[in-house]
Amino acid sequence: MDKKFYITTPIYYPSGKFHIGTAYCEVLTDAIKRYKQARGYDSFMLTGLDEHGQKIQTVAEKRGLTPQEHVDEMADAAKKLWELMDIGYNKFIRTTDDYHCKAVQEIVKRFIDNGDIYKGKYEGWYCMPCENYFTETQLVDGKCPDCGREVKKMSEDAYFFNMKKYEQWIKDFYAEHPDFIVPESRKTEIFKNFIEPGLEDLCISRNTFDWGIPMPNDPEHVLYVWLDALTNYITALGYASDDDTLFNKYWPADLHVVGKEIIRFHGIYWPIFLHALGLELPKQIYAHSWVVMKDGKMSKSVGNVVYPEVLIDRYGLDATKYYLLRLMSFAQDSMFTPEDFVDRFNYDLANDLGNLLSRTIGMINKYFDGVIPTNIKVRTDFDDSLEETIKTQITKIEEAMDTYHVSNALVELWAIISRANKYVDETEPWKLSKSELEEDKEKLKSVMFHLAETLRKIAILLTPFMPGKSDEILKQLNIDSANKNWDLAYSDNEIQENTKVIEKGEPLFARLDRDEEIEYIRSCMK
RNA sequence: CGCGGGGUGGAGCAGUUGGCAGCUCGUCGGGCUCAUAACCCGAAGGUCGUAAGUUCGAGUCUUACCCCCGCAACCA
Repeated sequence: MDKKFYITTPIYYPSGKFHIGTAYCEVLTDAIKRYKQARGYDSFMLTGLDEHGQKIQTVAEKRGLTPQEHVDEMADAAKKLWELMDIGYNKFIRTTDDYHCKAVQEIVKRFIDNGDIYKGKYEGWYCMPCENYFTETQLVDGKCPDCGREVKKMSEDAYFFNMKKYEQWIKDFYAEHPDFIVPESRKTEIFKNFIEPGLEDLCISRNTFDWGIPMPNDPEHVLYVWLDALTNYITALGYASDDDTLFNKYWPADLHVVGKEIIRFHGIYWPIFLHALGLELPKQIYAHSWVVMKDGKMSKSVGNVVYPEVLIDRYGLDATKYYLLRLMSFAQDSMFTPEDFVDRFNYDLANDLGNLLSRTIGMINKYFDGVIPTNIKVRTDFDDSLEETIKTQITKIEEAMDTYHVSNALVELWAIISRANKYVDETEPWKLSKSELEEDKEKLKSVMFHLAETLRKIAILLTPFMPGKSDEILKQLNIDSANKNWDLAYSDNEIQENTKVIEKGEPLFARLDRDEEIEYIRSCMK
């Protein structure tokens, strides 16, 4: 068995600035990727942008730009944001990339040859000013949901993908792969709504606008959204191109991380497309939930949108990552509040983690001139208990991460930090330091050694979630951060002799003034 | 009867296969002084939305009902 892990984010639609919801999705995927990497998997993470379609064309026109100019700008902005957020993606795909367009056309040709695509009539309610079709159910009081004006029933020639042909196949597939979509509730939802009632063929082309990939057999039509977008997961690896090395190496995907709103497309159309191409299916799809606000969904019109840069600039990248990953539960929407953000920062990061490092460094300096004691001669029950707890917790972290319960993993990790703080209390090093007894002096060495060891382990375990702070912990302890192998978190004796810690380290996380910062975050919500 | 999700101590949440109801914050009381006025311990506080059922045993399964949210074929 080769240990590879191919993970993808959705390709985002660049019609506006990315908010913390998008950032969360990216951070989540990045954390899982880093975790797998730490566990020894050859990991490959894909992210990118979905740059075609009517809406992009409209937005670009409003800005007085060509669609290409607009998406170029957005792609730069996205890359800049992911760089700011230290997202370790391996490839950034844009659906306007030449290789993608060519591959998609090739895929469409295969579908046509295979008899999966036919020409028909697309019918819908059309809003002239918005130049957009809506389904009957999307209409608000029979009017355009965007502008509220009259809509007309219209029809145009269009190409369709014959989904009905694969209806039985997908039902069988789900019967055999009940865990294909997690959480289960999301699978139930699409099953009840779309699969059980019977699939409708999917309209895959339009000729009312031209910002898209032309149909290879009929350039008057451009491909419409999902066929273009979903296939990015394979075209990015070189499928249907001259060089499909990566495809052969990494496909099938091990995990598609998607937002819950697009699970339909990933849970129905995508498997069908792949099956029609005779390709293997991804192993699993995780539909994550949403960051919501007190007054509901984030929305510009309500004025409750939080942008990642705001939090990162003021509180740092790792704090922001930690907050998002800790906040969001596996299957449920979770509520962002400024109060919660500041509290988590202060309690979890500054008080528990930051202070643990600070007090440890302080004592090692005070009692041992900064050199971490090694060659420990005594051992107490406290040491046993501490080490045992850590091993138990690592297993729990792994269990949580292997099922992508990232928030739970952090809870388990923090149990180690709590345990370490308690250990300081139990062992009372300040008393040991005042004792003349030889045994107490040895005990004190042991306590400092174990605290340093614990922080080293914590640093390793933090790698997937807060890579920056993880390095910083090791740096303050003067431990080589090149050696961050996950398995070394299980080891109890990795500290080199004569390791001299920093004399006075900067606080890992400086406590925040609660009222002031809540006010600040609130003032940045738009 | 369109579909799905939620309703767990003051707040926010976790509870994977049914087995003494957990976590963080807040409150009250205590301890400690190494540390970022941080840390540790203890206590109070819950008939797990309501009602019935299955079971030796239900937050967890079944049924009905109430309330909140989301989706309904281009919103991370």
